Amino acid sequence: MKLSTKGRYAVMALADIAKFDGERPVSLRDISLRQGISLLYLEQIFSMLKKNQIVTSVRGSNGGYKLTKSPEQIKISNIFSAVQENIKTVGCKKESKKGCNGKSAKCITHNLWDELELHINEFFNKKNLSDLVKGKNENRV
Amino acid sequence: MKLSTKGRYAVMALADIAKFDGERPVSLRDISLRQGISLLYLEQIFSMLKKNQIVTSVRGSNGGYKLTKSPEQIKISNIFSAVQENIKTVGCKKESKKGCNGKSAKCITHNLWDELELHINEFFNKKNLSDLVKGKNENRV
DNA sequence: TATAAACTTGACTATTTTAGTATGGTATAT
DNA sequence: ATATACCATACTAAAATAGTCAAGTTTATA
Repeated sequence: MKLSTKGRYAVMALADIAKFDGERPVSLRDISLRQGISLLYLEQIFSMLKKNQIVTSVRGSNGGYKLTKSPEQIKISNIFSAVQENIKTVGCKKESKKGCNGKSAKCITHNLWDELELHINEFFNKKNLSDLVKGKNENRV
Repeated sequence: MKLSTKGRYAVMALADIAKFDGERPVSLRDISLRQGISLLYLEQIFSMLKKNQIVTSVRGSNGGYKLTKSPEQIKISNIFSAVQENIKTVGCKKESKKGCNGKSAKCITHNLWDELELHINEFFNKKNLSDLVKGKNENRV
């Protein structure tokens, strides 16, 4: 089980904006240089973030992206769902007729994975962008 | 982010043993039929579980596997580490010299992923096999 | 108004991981 | 004897990941 880069990069990039946000929007080029993420890949990610109203864009020279809300109001869970980084502990949920593993009933471990998902989602619901840029992280890149 | 089948199947199979355990060891064939998991794949998984002393094997006709400890003593985290289902939220830990993304310092989101890992591991440390076979799950396959 | 800097879109692809199969054994209870 | 188990290594199809490539459009500013 591992987190994909899409989710991680999205959070990193938005944290970067939260940190360097001012009058001017933050350009993807700057984020790319500071965070070491491919510019082209960032463009893909920000396209999704924009569609989901996490950021707004300013076009043209000296343009870039701005957060639509304050960092406190942007939860990690919001970011993850925007870039479709979702927690899938078990693959048997869609086939409602057949249940887990093609058996008629739910598998013995079903509740366990449900609980785990709940746990993780709670964690991401409690954390927001400002948690990342304040405090201990101030000396980070 | 999703759980691989290896970890899920290992837990399912062991829960199956915990449920049907008696005088005789439980055969992989039975587990395969009850849980709908490929026999050959189960063999691979059980090879790892045996190496890590989660189960012991009884060879020959009417042979099978038995848990080495009582279900209460077998934590989900033990099972996961045995089959190498590990939580990897971030890929930058190995390269201690370079830090995240090849930058000199830890990335701004590093603590977040660490916290998440801690959270998930705690969850798996608290849960054991007997949690799965007792109570609400009794009517499960 | 030229143009560089920035965003937009869609298609494409190499690599890695996953989720198993296939093959060919060895051991032992009955 | 032999069927029923376990053991080990190698192989592979399919999916996901982590991007790249190409070809634009838009707009601030010199």
